[in-house]
Amino acid sequence: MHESLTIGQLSTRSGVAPSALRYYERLGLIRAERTSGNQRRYARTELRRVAFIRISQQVGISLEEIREALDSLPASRTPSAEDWARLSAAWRERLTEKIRLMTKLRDDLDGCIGCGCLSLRRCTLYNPDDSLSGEGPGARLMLPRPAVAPASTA
Amino acid sequence: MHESLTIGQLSTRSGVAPSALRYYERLGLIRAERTSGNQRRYARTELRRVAFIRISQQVGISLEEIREALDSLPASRTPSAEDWARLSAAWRERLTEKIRLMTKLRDDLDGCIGCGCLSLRRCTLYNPDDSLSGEGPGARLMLPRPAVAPASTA
DNA sequence: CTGCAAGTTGAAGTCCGCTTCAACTCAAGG
DNA sequence: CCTTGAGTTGAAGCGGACTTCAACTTGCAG
Repeated sequence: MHESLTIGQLSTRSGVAPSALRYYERLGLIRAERTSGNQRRYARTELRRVAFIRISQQVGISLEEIREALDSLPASRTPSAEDWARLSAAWRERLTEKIRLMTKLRDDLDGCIGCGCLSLRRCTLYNPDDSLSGEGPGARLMLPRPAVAPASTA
Repeated sequence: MHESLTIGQLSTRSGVAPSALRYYERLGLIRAERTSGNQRRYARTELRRVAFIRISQQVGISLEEIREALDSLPASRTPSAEDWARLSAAWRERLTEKIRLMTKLRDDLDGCIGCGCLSLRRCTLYNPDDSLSGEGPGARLMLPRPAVAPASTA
């Protein structure tokens, strides 16, 4: 019971639904061995990957980008603490930037919407190149560069 | 040219695609008069609504919730600065909370992933009731309460 | 009055991150 | 052995936020 984990066990321990784990595997974010009967068996190190995935999602990073990051881990050996630290470092910067933008948004909210002006072009809130992107999914751009605003996906 | 705006003008001024504006209208987030020829004409006050919508989205709020908020504006008169301020105030708290959680996540990232531990249950990062929810779309819960983790949509 | 950009509609498509389903097969306790 | 719960697959569905398309109508400049 502790060489490897079944999908149910990994699910319980990570808090991620089995269906999601299979989905992650399809996308190449995690890997599993198979038993003779074709059932998945996960190495314990996959727990760390799953944790990394979930935490990264909270930073607002897409599964595709997370996959790219995970792909940069050494394939030959089990990733070390430094390997993980390296990945985390990049996220940290994005997180910091996100925090900065949200803080600015809040401050602007006080000074701008708070006063009822909210007049788009005059308003610092309405600065496209500054948008907190990567928040929602959907929406690719219709216009090449929409002139004024947060360029969708905002 | 300045009593009301065509959809193209509103789009240009707000930076929101015409298709999105029509979509917002279907959802009841904005309103438009019609010309004799059935074309939309927007009052200039709609600009403020659109701005509010886009800014709210950046705070991570769904269109449905934004609609509810906008519905609480007085229907009889043009919303005043205080009306807008009241709406913004609620958002401000959510924004502050979000900032708090992201900051915590970043700090934990330093102390936890940074060191390579990342062991889920022991880790403060893996605290479900604390998750930065409302970040992504998709994913309703499969399990009623998934035991340990960010309960999807994280 | 004509020509053409801009507007209209409903239906369908897209992307993301999963979940759900049906129809099975596997693994392990009694 | 048998039952039962856990696992397997591919295909389809969902929610959110739009975009795209086709087929057509309006509005305005020249």
